[in-house]
Amino acid sequence: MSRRTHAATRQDVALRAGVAPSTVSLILNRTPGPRIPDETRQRVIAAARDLGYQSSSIARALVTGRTNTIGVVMHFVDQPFQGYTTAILDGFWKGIMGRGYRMLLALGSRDACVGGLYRERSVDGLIVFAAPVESDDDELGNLDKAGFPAVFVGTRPNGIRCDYVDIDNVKVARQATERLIEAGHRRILHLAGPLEVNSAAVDRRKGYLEALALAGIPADEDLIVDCSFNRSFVAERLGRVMDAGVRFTAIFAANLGMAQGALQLLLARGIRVPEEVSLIGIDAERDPDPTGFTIDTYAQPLQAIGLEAASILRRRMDASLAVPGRSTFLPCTYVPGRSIAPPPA
Amino acid sequence: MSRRTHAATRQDVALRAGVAPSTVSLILNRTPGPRIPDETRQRVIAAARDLGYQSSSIARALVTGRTNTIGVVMHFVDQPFQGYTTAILDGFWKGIMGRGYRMLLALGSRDACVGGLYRERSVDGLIVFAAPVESDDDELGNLDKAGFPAVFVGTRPNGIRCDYVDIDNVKVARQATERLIEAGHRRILHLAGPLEVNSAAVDRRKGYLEALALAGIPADEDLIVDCSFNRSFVAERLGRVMDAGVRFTAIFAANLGMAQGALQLLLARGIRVPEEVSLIGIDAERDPDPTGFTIDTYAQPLQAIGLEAASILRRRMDASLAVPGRSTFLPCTYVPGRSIAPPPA
DNA sequence: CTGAAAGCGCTAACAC
DNA sequence: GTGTTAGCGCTTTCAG
Repeated sequence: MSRRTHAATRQDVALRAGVAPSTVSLILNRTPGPRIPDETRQRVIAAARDLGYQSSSIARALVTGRTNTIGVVMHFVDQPFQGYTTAILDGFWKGIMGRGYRMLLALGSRDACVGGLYRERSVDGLIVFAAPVESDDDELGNLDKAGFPAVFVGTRPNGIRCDYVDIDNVKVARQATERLIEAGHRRILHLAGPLEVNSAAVDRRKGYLEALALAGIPADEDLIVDCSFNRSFVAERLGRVMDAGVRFTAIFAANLGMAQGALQLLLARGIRVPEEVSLIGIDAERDPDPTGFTIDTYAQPLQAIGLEAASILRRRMDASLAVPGRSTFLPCTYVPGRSIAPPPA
Repeated sequence: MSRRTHAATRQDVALRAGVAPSTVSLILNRTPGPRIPDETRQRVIAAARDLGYQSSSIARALVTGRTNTIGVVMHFVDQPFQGYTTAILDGFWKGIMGRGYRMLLALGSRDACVGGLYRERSVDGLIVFAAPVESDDDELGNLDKAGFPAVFVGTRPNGIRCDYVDIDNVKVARQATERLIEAGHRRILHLAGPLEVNSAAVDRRKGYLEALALAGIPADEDLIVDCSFNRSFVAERLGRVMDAGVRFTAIFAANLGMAQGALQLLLARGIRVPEEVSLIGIDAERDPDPTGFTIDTYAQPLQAIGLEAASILRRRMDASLAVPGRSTFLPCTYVPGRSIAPPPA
């Protein structure tokens, strides 16, 4: 029962203005219905201002059944995703900003976070961000069954009907690979993300394979190297592949961190880019290289993804307007660099 | 009044288990007092599990007067702070994680955010992150007067007694400058942050000036260039200074983004680093350069800063244990690079 | 046009 | 040991 602070309540305002508590709500909530004398209205507003009164979000939530809060669930993974995360968060924010929504952030295990926010009724809707595709329990399934508004971003969970916003990973991977093929490459190595847990990684590999198939180039398992989106895995894993004598003239990296790791390794081994090996990646964040050398990439519209996810969620929360279970794909942009050339003769 | 979902309530559990509602609370909250027969306890727990019941955070907050939520207020500025932001957020999270706290994120105008979260009683405490030092209204002063738990990170607001966690900006700037002085430099240019709105920028300039003074080097206003922590301002502003014929043999950049911008500009103008100009920065985030060239920096313990801020806030919320108004400084680490050499003869 | 009254779902003190 | 009760601060009918 220990109240922490003694903030002004509606009661206090009512007393000071000499009206009933409900009148205070009526005026402060600008309910259109009954017209209240301007004199009374001013008195109440003045009283509220003097007391620094603002209605308790908690009490309001209890009575209205809406928290005006969206939950954002994310895994705070390390390095490779930093810029990614912030840009998308910023997009979420821009998508709800000025519409009276707040944003409750939960980092960590997806099921725990989702379960916590949803079961405890702390949020009106949920954005689930880049979560692993598989899970132990079925919180996500419950979400769907309960018709709880949720939008997935960056990873589409397995076997669950849901709203999903992302780039078209298959397509962009195909396009990136095709750029290398068009430059004349046939032995193209793919640095993949964590194929077991990340649908984007899987889709990008798929796009890579599609491009090969379309060009009539046979796929080679040896040319697919899982570095789990992790820049520092590249040195070890790609290094091992190269030591084993696998030959290639180009690399398609599923993200820019791995592309940069590859560049570093190649340069360290005295292999020139792009003269001996060409390189293309998919961008999380554009970090211009001080030396002016840039890697060719496809850039993701991160902020737009966040914004779109938030808009879809808002529509779902407001009136169940949108049909759930739709995927929305946002287009990537090709950002030319200096890392692609024809293969050496 | 329109309830959105029909989640199970305490009532439902009570009915299903054949006990009174309050007994459900008693058991589920593990109140130590009265010992309840194991048989009843199991029945209630089973009923709760079957119904997927979890107590409403809103109702609980209303009655206990605690939301178990901390508010994090931040400006989502663009590029230069991306890694900074994420690492510190991660620290906040680690500092409250597993203690039943949630994190409510508010991006945008400091006063609006603080006012919103605090006045609406949505949070038990507040972390205010890298906010501009000045503000129009006095939300921050109100916070202090009301004894509301708040911790400031990254920027100490003007004229307000508050808990403050950061690196020791003056000291680290002095150390960085001293490294250049020890290498033999006397004409040291300082790329400053936004001096009008950011206390870290001011403190870093102060440390720079201290180092000069200690070494008996006269300060030169021409050598202080405000690039507002913004990498892309460097080309324009530093470029103009160089065009004006200002001479220097070393640069101390108040953050790494500006240091990278300077490196880029110098290289573009055919000036060799470190042979002709030495360079040192303060780190937001270590982003290894693909080419292997690294700038000397002092790295900030970002996650530790976040963690410490959260711990202090927790102590203040739990029992007003800590004395408010204390500054906590966390140490930076020198990360050697290849960008410092003696000045050209 | 204004005030009184009924809850929202829960905790905690207090009876039974 | 268990159930009853009184609010927490607010929105929202519904009377006056």
